[in-house]
Amino acid sequence: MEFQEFSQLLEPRLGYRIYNTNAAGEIILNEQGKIITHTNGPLHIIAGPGSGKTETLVLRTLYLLFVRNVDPKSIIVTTFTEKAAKNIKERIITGAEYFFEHHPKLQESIDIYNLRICTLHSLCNDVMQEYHSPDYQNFRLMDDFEQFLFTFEHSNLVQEDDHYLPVYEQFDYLFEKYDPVSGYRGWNNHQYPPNKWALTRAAINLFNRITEYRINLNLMRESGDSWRLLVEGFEQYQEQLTHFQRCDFSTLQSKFLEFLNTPHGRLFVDGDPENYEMYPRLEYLMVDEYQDTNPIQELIYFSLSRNAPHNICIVGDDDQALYRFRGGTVECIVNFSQRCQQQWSVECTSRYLNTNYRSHEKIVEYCNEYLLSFPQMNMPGARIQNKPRLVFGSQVHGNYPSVTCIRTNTKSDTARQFASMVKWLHDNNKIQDYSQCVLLMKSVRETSRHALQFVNELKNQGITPYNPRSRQFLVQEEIAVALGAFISIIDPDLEGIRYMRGGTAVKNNIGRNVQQWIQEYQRIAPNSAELSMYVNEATRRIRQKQPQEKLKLSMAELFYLIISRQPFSNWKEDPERTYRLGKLSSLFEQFSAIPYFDQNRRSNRGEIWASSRGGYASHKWLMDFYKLFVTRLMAYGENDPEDDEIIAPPNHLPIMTVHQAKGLEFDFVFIWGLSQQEDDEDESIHIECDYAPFCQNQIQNNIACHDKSAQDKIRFYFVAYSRARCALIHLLTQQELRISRTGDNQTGFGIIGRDPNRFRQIVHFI
DNA sequence: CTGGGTGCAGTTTTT
DNA sequence: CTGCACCCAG
Repeated sequence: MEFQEFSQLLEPRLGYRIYNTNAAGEIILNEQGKIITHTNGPLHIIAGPGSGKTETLVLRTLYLLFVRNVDPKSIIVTTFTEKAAKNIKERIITGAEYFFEHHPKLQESIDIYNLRICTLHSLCNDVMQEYHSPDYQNFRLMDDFEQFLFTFEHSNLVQEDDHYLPVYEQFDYLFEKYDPVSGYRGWNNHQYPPNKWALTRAAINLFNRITEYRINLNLMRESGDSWRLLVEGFEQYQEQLTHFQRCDFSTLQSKFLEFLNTPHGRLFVDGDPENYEMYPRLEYLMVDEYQDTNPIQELIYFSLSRNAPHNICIVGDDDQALYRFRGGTVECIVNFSQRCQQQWSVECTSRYLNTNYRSHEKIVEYCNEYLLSFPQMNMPGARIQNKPRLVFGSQVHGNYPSVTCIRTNTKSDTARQFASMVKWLHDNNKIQDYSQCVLLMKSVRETSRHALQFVNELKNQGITPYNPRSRQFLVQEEIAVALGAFISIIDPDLEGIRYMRGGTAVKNNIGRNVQQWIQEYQRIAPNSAELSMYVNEATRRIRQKQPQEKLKLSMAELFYLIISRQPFSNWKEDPERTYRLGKLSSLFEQFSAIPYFDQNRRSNRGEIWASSRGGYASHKWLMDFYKLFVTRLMAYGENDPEDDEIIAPPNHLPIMTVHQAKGLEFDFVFIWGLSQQEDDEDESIHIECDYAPFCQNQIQNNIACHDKSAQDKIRFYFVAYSRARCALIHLLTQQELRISRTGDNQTGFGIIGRDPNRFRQIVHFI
């Protein structure tokens, strides 16, 4: 297909054209058109919020397929989340189908299902499987839940002895946090070393960063005792992974990077000219959300596009980087062109998509103003140099206060006014559906500290909130009943809790939860003969067990027998309940799969043995179940299912975290929590700074930790603010604009230039 | 609007 | 323990 036909076909679909014609009739491409048709060498796209970057990526893929006749097998598109991957895939398929309608014959030659559109992690996993990487045969890929259990059980760094004390001292900042589950109060004055729980969390953080930052282990080892011990701990963890054939998410990436330089890997990148059908050559790589890339991912991307002319196309916005906790370093995008020079001595083409097609002019202005009002954002390395400001380009218009502020005495009052405003918008036909609005906040948990007041006031107004990430997994009826029934069988007298050693806080916390589950079970039991008969029968059988006799059923089998009874079989008609029960059973499965540290133990975790006295499950087993599995569930919580297709169910008002809202847009954005203070630096930043000297592809380190932390917060609010189409409404209480709060004359980062007076001038108060 | 005191609850994000 | 929400006095 000729380019002209391609763009003419697209025009009615897009509602705009990607080129103009000059007086002489020649085609003049606009910025987007130049991106779409770029086919030679690295391309660096800086795309602001609402600039249509995903659309551009989709069009570019279609262009490559339909105009340049590139083999779909030679194109890879990666994104940051599964959800985004799915979204792009759907849009490309829809676009391709549209072209097929006009050129049915092309359907035979272009199989769009051969395109790889996925997250980098699934690319690593899939390709190593498909190409039979010898280092990745029969490995179990662990998610973060499993990684936690595995590390807890198998990392020496985590075992409570003094050998690794220097490491704990070196990284004492990882042990400052209060932990409500274990009651851990931080490592004050280094009096009591951190508990195993805190150590596990820290170890995972330290290990993952070593991999993600491509730390030079030799350099690290030679830097002193604590560093040597850290490397020792890391290597021991890696050995355990290999020994048990496990792989975590960061190790997956490092395995893949190594794989790319093996014969199998070269086959994947370079292809096999003899057998092109089977082994195509990788020609085009497109990476979305590049601002969240970390050093090891950067290396993977450079390695994937190592063949000239290095057709790697990266898209992102340095101002929207939100994932430092995952090792993401904004430097990767800021320094991309420099890296191309270093790696390949190739000039990279930079293009800017800075027209905002989303928001009201005043909101665009506000976003620009917000970002640039902070000195931290003007530091070298903070942003891409000479980045243009966002330019208003949407259809949203009207002379009304589009950036406003609701401010009352208390949080409940603010919540009430927020709810009435939403109601008013609906009653006055400013919105047709509540899901055109969103409430953004740092945490959406339904406690008085966070979303509770908002949820209550919305309900008072007859508006149903949609809050799937409030982590209420463990208090959901079906989960509580399932766990209650399970525990009633294996530990009917709660012996396991009674004999639990260690912190009373843990014991009390677990005890309280377990009691609630059992109560939930007992509440429904009288009306659920099927379930209660089974539970009574199973309990009776276990009571008759001889000491140390093996139970007939495994943990998973017992669980399945519980949930196959009424009322569970009825509940299964509810997709949410089914999802949650499925989640619980997969958590059970993951727990069962963690091998015991003590190799002499005679079974795996999934098998339950009677205690030495008989009558209930063995102490050791119960201890693991409560202290490892239950505690971990309590600490992290689990979220409800979310529908990928829709933002919120019709007429529900979504309450979201900023991360959740990333990439989405709403007519009315309400945001609570502008007061975020300059607290202690985030752990991830601290580790990043500490690790920087050992980093192989140098992390830029000329920005101080506290400035990086400030930049992260500014970017966080920038993402939130730029979601709004028609109006952005700040929600505050009176004291949040006070000038001197902590004594050092600073207010929250959500406020322009951290200057309440300036904020008052710019924002319209209602 | 602000200074100061009390009381209470206890992050977030992804593969 | 810390930090925030809230209240009261000026």
